[in-house]
Amino acid sequence: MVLSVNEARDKALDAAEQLFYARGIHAVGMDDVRARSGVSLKRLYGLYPGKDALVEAVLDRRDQRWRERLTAYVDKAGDPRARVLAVFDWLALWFAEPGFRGCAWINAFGEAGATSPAVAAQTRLHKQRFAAQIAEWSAAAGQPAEVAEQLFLLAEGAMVTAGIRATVAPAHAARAAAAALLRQD
Amino acid sequence: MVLSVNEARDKALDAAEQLFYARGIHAVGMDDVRARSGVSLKRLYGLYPGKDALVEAVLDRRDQRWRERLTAYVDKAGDPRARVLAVFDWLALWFAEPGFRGCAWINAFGEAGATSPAVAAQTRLHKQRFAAQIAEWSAAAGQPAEVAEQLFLLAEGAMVTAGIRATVAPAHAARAAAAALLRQD
DNA sequence: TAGCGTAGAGAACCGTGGTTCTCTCCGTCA
DNA sequence: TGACGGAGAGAACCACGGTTCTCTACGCTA
Repeated sequence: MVLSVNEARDKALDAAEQLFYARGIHAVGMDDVRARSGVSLKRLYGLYPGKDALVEAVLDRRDQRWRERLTAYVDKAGDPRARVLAVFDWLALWFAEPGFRGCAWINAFGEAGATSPAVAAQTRLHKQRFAAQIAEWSAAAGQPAEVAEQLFLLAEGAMVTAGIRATVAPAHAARAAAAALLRQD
Repeated sequence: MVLSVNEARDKALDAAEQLFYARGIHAVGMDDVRARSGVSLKRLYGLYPGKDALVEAVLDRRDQRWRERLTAYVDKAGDPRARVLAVFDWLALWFAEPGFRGCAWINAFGEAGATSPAVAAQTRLHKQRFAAQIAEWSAAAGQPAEVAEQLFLLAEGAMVTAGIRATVAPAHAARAAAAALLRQD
C-alpha cells in the first residue's frame, strides 16, 4: 500500500494528535507515532524535520478543527443570546467525549510552554482566537466587551476543571453563570 | 557546612519547586536540583527515593503554603461579601509576582496527569480543597452552592489565562464577574 | 592519634528516545 | 529484462537524565 504525501501526513497527524493528547507530549516517542500511524520513521522525518515540527503541525490542525466544530454547533442556534449560551452547550458535548482530558493547548502550555516558544505562541494564538470568537458572538447579543471576557474565563475554567475532575458538570455550571452575566436591558 | 536533615529537605524542596514551576517537571533534571540546592545527589536520594517522590513532596508543601497565603489574605477582609471578593484580589497579587507562570497543579496535570496517578491525585485534592474553601466563604456570605461553583470556575479560568497571557487583567475581569454573580437579597 | 562513619564531588551505569543509517524489496522506466 | 529510485523495517548512533557507585575528606570518638 503506497501512501501519497497527503495521506501519510494525515495518518501521522491523526496518530500524533491522539497520542499527545492522551499521554502528554514528552511521554510519546516518535516510535509510538510510527507504530500507531503505520508511517515509517524515515517518512515521518521526511514529512516533518523533527518532533517539534510535528507537535506544531498537530496543534495547528487541531486549532482549525476545534474552532470549526464550535462554530458549526453555534451556527445552529437561533437568536444571538442563544448563540452565546450554545458555546457552553457545545463544551458539555466536548467534555462528554470518551478520552476527554482537558484543553490540549492548556496541557501543552503547562508541559512545554516554558521551554518551547512555538508551543507558547500557538497556545496564545489559539486562546486569542477563541476569545475573539466569543467577543464577536457576545457583541452580536448586545453585550459589552467586559462580559465577553468574563464568558471566556468561565469557558476556560470549565475546560480545566472538567479535565481534572473528568466530569461534564463544569459546563453546566459555567452555562448558568454565563446566563446570569448576560445583560438583560 | 553540615546541614541537618530538615535543612537539606528545605533546600531541596525550595530548589525543586522553583525549577519545576519555572521550566516544567520533565525539563528539570535531578542534577539541576542538586546544582541549585547545593544538596548532593547522594543526599537527595537519601531524602527522597526518586524524582517522583520529590515532585510529590514539592506539590504537597506548595499546597499547604498556597492555601495559607490565600486564607491569610482573605482573613484581613471584613464582611462576608468582601471576603469572597478578596479571593480575586489575592489572585491579582499572585499573578503580578515575578515569574508567575500559571497554576502549578494545572501545569503539572497537563504534563504528567495522564502518566502519573500521584500527580493527578494531588491535583484533584488541591483543587477540591480550593473549591471547598470558596464554598465555605461563599456560604458565609449567604450564597447558594451553585454560585460557589461558578466563582471557582472564574478563579480557575483567571489562573489559566493569566499564565498564558502573562498579565494580571484576568483577575480583575473575574472579580467583576464574581461581584455580578453574587446574589443580592 | 587511629579508626570509623558520614557526606560531598563527580564519574559511571543504564535505559530511553530523537535522529540517522543500512539493507532489502519492489515498482518503474529505458 | 536490468538498472534505478523511493520506501519500509529495524538496527545503530548519540545525547540526556535518573540512579548508583567510588573515592576522598573530614569530624567525632575511644
